[in-house]
Amino acid sequence: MSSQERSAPRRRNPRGQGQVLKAQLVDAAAKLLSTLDQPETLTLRQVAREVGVAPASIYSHFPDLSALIQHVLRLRYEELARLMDQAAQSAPDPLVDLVARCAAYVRWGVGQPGHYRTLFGGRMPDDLVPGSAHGAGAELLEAVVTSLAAAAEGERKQPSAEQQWQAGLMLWTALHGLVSLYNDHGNIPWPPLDDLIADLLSLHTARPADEIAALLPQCGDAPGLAPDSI
Amino acid sequence: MSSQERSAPRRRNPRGQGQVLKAQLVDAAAKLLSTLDQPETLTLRQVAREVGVAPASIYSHFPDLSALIQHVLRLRYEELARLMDQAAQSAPDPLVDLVARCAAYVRWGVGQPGHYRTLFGGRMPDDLVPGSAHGAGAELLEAVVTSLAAAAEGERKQPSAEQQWQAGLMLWTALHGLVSLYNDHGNIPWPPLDDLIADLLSLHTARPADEIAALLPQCGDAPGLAPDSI
DNA sequence: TGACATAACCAACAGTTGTTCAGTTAGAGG
DNA sequence: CCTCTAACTGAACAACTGTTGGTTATGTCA
Repeated sequence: MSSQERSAPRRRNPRGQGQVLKAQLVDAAAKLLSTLDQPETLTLRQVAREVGVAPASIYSHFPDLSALIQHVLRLRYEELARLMDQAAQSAPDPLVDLVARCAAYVRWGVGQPGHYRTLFGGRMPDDLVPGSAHGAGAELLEAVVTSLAAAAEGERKQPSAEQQWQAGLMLWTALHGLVSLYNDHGNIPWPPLDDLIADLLSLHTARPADEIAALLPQCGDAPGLAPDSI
Repeated sequence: MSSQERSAPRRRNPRGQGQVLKAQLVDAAAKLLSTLDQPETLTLRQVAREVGVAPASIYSHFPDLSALIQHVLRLRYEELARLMDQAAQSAPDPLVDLVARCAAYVRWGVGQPGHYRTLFGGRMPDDLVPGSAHGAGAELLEAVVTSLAAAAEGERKQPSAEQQWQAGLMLWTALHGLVSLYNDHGNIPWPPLDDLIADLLSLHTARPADEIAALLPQCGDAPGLAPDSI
């Protein structure tokens, strides 16, 4: 079924509008990356088939397949970062900020398993992952670290910078492990996701779980993709 | 360099010893799986080249490539399970049992990044991962759950079965996230692994970190692979 | 020594992939 | 109308994949 030939031979774009094919290619690649079980088996010809275009036409817009994939990944990465910032921007205090940020992370990852796996699940060829040069999601990690540190302000014992770093790191690993396993092993009986998020943050902030749960934004709050963008 | 032709045409095995090639194939596949960045790109011909044998010769020992990979994964999985059991078998109390078990898990995963990613990275086709049918490491998970529950015995509040399950699940996700990110993002400044393990278990058992750290078995304790098995 | 089953090979198949390059089409500007 | 060029195509390339059928070498046993 995936090898179906295109029925409509796809009208060529008008003169100045060569960019619309580029956008279509990006969308198709994103869709395929989110669909495929193994992201790195994405194929140039799959993208071409999806759009209904000759494989060679891609080379007018991207130097090669790596560039196309890298472009898609950069977009997804920026989308996640933007979502997390948006979720936290109106937080009245650091704890709410932290909760909103982490909830956005987990929900994005669970909502887009293919994209999450592509970005954070294992190593893509080094030059493909955006931010890999500066640490593969370093901005996200640092945001979590500072947010957690701010939320832990006012504890009776001031942690050192190393302790703050380690605490943030462990929070991120916990979030990542939750998303990864939740996505990849749907057959084991998972509790409701919000319970897990609340429990996880409760552990890492030393606050009671119900206090965290009360701070969790509603599911509909997170601004997602525009439905027509894919 | 990986495409080097074999120089010695490989002496054929004597009469009853057809099984030694099978073992060599398994070893070669294991080595390649642990080496490759993307496990699912393992190729029948790569294995054949590694051993120095014609691609067709593999079909005398395995019905197809999937069977070979599945066999290797099953061996690795059983190895991990055995290591965890061995590590915990002489534990005087449940907390030591839990610590030893988790430490063995993390150390095995960190010591064998390729194998860990292959087993738990969630990118292999479903039928390849052993235990996927009954929950992808369900035995390991259940061992952790019961171990954690036993270690939490004597707390002032007895948790329900659901709470025990959720707590074990979260511990496993944390362990998995730690191993995954530690393996895949070596460029970010990680604290010593034992500190992370102790801190993680401290969080999940509500015990002070130094108490946990004192229970951590020495690194040399874990019986690893025989050096010549690969 | 001869027969025979085992162990492994050789060559080929049909399919896939990324990439290149010489073309073709079509629409906008003169 | 003509021309030019952006937009795209078709065909081919070399390399790679899993898999197969037929073939050869080799050790063992009678």
